[in-house]
Amino acid sequence: MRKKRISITDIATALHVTPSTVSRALNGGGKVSEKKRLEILSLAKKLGYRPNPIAKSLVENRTHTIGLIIPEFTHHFYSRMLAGIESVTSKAGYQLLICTSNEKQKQEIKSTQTLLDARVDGILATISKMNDKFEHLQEVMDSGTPLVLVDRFSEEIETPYVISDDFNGAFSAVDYLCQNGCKHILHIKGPANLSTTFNRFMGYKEALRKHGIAFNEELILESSDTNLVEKIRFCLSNLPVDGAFAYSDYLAFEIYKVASELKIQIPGRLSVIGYADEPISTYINPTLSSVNQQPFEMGVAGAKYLLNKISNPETVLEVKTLATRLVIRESTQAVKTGH
Amino acid sequence: MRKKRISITDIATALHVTPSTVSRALNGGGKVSEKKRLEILSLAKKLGYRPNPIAKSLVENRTHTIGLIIPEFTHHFYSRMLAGIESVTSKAGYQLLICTSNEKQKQEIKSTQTLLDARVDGILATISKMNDKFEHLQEVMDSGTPLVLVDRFSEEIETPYVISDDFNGAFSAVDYLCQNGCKHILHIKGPANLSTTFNRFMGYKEALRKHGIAFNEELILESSDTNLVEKIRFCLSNLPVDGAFAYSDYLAFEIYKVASELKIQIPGRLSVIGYADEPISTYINPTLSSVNQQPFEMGVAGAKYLLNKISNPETVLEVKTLATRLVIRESTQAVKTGH
DNA sequence: CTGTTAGCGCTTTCAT
DNA sequence: ATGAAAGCGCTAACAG
Repeated sequence: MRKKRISITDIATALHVTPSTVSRALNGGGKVSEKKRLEILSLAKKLGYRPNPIAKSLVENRTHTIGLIIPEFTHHFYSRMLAGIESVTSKAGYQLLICTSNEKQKQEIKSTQTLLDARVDGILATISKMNDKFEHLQEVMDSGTPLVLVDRFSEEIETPYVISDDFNGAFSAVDYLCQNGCKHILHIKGPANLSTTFNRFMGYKEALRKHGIAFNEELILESSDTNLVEKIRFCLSNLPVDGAFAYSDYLAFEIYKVASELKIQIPGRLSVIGYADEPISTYINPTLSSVNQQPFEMGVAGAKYLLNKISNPETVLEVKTLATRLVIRESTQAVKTGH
Repeated sequence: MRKKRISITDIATALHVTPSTVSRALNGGGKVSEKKRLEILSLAKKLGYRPNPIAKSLVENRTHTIGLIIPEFTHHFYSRMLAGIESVTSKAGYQLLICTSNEKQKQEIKSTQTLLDARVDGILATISKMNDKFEHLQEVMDSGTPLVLVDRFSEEIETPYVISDDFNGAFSAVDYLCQNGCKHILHIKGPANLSTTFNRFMGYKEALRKHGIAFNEELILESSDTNLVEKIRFCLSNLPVDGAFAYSDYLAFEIYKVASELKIQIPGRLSVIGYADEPISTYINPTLSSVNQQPFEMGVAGAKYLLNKISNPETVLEVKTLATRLVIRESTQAVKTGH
């Protein structure tokens, strides 16, 4: 049995005034005699009055709620991003309504609809991997609901976004490998169609170019390849591979397994760098050098953009490319011991 | 600029009927002539009408929203639990409002207040580690808002809960070690005051008892001990330890590090079992045997209890102790090669 | 079958 | 300074 909460009217009748007066007293807005104000405030406190945000939402046409769409919960990256988002929204007095897309476009579309229906004041979204249509996001924007994209973005959607600097992140990693003498650097690419995959690949190539190393198609593998493990094994067995840069830490771990099987020492004979700096980096042996994307900060920045756009809809298109940090651990040789 | 959404009244005036009629047609409730019904439905569809849940909440005094309080986002356990919860609430048409306590009682209290203010239809909470007061939870219950506890519970709060069977989880792990011949089993305990710590410790003792192994105080370590690593080193160096059962996978990893340093082979000379089956178990070398707590299922069960209690407040106190699964990996010897 | 009326809790003119 | 009244979008009792 839901207990009835006390309302502004309860206070009003008890004090022989009207709800308007109570509202004014509580919100400090209009003029209320000091005496009445204090009476009202103290009774409100005594009765444990709590304003009903639902009623407020209805008249103010905003909910103090922001919607969040993320692909999934289990990657550490998203957990950290979520924590970053929560840290700013909660401080600003906003509630978080959470939806998952499970990396499926269909669920993502449903989520946007759900959030729009819920009349959230704004939406923060990481678009799912498999997106090829963007009408649902356009619809969000058309509805006048501020939208900010985090981690992934699309050029088809003109809205603020915060992403990680994949190009330079990859560049710094491969550059590091080159500086330490690696000449034959394997790269495992991420999912096709993702801008992150493309940009990291570009960063890889640019680093090679800088060091005058010829690009070798043979050293490029696809994570989606069902024979990935065999391909890795082929490369490590038959080509003079001395470095590897993987799209993710998990893919780097695949390299570890094959290397271990082939008795190839890391970092002795092979230096490896992963991406995302997931906890796995510090657990595997040797610990894995990786590129940290600052997911917490990404969440913070995205949330700030959104709050800003909510309070100031005509703001210029804010866009941020977050710097990455190369974290060096045991999987890379600090100094190349000569050939 | 927020676009005005079309309302039930817009449709009503366009069709020269009253809002009530439109409401009835849309909700299928009362009687409406088939002709009008179709007219209304088709116009609603054409105009892209979407009901305003805020208005509905105000009159129905429920929000179709459930509040969630979790200690933090980053442990895989909570991510999985969250996924489980989300999977049932989203299917049931409920929105999830998320708050974190950061394992702090003060934040937890604030979160309950926030959720109560938001008029959520129910609350799902994992109480924070350091809780010693429970008035805020009692307040939730007094307000008539259904409350379900997950993962952790307190006997001071009489409300449905879903927890994991820590006693048997620990028992099965240590029993397994004993069956494989371990005689001197180290145990690292969890945080003091937590029921899980206590129950796992009891499970450990009970397994020893079953196998007629004398309990040895020397083999019990505390995770909070600042000299934990040294203590582990001491045990592994000076005592004939042949097995270890840790309160968490992360603590098991600490054992790994010391064992590696001391050149003690796992599982050759030392069998190790962790707890929680976090991803780390599959990344470390050798892969770690662990006790899976089925966090996803825990989320599912908790959410179901809550939905049940929401729709049926007078339900009996539902309580579930979820079975654990012992996951055997490389850190334990399947068959003890004799002494 | 359909319209009228009232009300959910609150804000916000507009009078007084 | 305060009250009266309207309205946010919707539901629900009550009349016809």
